[in-house]
Amino acid sequence: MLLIVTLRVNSPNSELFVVKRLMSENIAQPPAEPAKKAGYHHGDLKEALTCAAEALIETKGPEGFSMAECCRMAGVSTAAPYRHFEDREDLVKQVAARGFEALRVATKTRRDSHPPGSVDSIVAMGQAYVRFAESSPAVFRLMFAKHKRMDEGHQAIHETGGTCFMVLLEAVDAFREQRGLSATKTLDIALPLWTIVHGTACLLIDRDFDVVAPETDPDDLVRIATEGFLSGIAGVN
Amino acid sequence: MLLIVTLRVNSPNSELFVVKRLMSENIAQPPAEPAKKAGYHHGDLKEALTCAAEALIETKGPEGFSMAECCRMAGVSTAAPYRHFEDREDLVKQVAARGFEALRVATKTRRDSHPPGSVDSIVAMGQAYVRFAESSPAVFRLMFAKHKRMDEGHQAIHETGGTCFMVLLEAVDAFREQRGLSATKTLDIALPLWTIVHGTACLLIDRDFDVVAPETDPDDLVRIATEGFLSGIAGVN
DNA sequence: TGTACATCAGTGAACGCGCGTTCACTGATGTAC
DNA sequence: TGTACATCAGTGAACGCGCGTTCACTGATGTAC
Repeated sequence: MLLIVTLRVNSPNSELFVVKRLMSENIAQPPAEPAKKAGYHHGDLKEALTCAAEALIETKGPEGFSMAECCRMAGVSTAAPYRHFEDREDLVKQVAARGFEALRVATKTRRDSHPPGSVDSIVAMGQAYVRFAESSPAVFRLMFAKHKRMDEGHQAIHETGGTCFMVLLEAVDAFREQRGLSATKTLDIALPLWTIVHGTACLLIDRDFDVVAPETDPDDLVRIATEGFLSGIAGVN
Repeated sequence: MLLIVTLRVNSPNSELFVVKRLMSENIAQPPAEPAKKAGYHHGDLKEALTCAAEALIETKGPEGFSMAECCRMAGVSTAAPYRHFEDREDLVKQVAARGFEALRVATKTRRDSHPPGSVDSIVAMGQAYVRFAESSPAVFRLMFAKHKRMDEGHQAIHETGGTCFMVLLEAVDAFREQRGLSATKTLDIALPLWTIVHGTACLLIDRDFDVVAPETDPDDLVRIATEGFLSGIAGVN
């Protein structure tokens, strides 16, 4: 509790961060000693910096985000992050990896709220993908952007991204098996579906529909495109 | 001729730029006085800076591009661009607008190499879209990215982008009319097609296929997705 | 054709800025005995 | 339980850097007469 008050005093912009931190504390780990004294040590600076980075990236964009501002937000000196992260890139990758995990959970949850292999389950999964992009556009961009350095951190992102793709593959396999389609077709179905939702997400968050079709409803678009494609695959080919 | 030599001397990195400049001179305007003396005035600095910016953006990415480096490349002082562009953003927008014009020409050309209204014409158009992205990934990103400032320059990009979308709309209308589909469906066909090619383009240039499906051939993917969707639309609904 | 002059398109030096990262340091914490 | 000490996780000052933009300026060009 005292910790939170300290943060507020140190940086007036940190309210969102505090809320996020509280949320992730609730989910992740219940504090071992709840009545901890505020002081020299932060407690969980790595977590705090990651949350601050996430919020900042969402505000300023993946490139506009700066280490310095992140420190200001967390109320620590500019040297502090280097106890927890190799460099700026390392911190950014942490945010990206978290994004993939959130995307995986969101798509899986929506998918599983419909019968396995149903068109509805695939549509719902796609809509969840687009909604995630809509709610965290900058993090979404970051996740799928090409990263500069190739290291373990990057590998970690790849793995998290891979498990995300598994959610789609499972759904497609169920769909395919129910209709007696060859297993070799899995990617021929999964990749087009991915392009539909990824394209919708990108065009939506970059506000490109506004120019040529401002009335576009992303949920409708995903439904029309997905149903159209799946009926083309299942019915004709 | 002397002009080109001067540029080479001033900035050793400028070879690509010189090539591009020669190309666009050939296309755009034949020089009024071919044997012009090299000297204090550049001749067509606006054109030169735009080409330099294009090349730099492709090398460093839309955010890594800097005014200073652009000037170095064109062999002028850092103050010179401000005779031709309001600011950095203005120059970047010029590059984006050119990109849309190039994309419009590329997609229209490929579309018109097949019978109007045919599935092949729509597939070819989509493949041209993706190939453009592949050949100019950073400019492609820039074109569809959200821009910060809203002004006449931004309006110009919107208009060029709009004429790009017309290429697709015309193709879809021809397809639709040939099959007796209602005109109200135009957007319901065009937008899904757009998401397919835009999604493919984004995932391709961000190297996201590499992680989960490294064998992906973008031309095949566009064909499978487009044909699947169109047969779903035309055959079943 | 020659000249005076306005305008145009450059120069180069300087500005303030915020950045990422490093450094030697120091206070707080955990642990062995 | 108390103490000595190693380790951890911060501080804050400083670094060099490249950036976008502005300024007063000047050489080159075009034009009116």
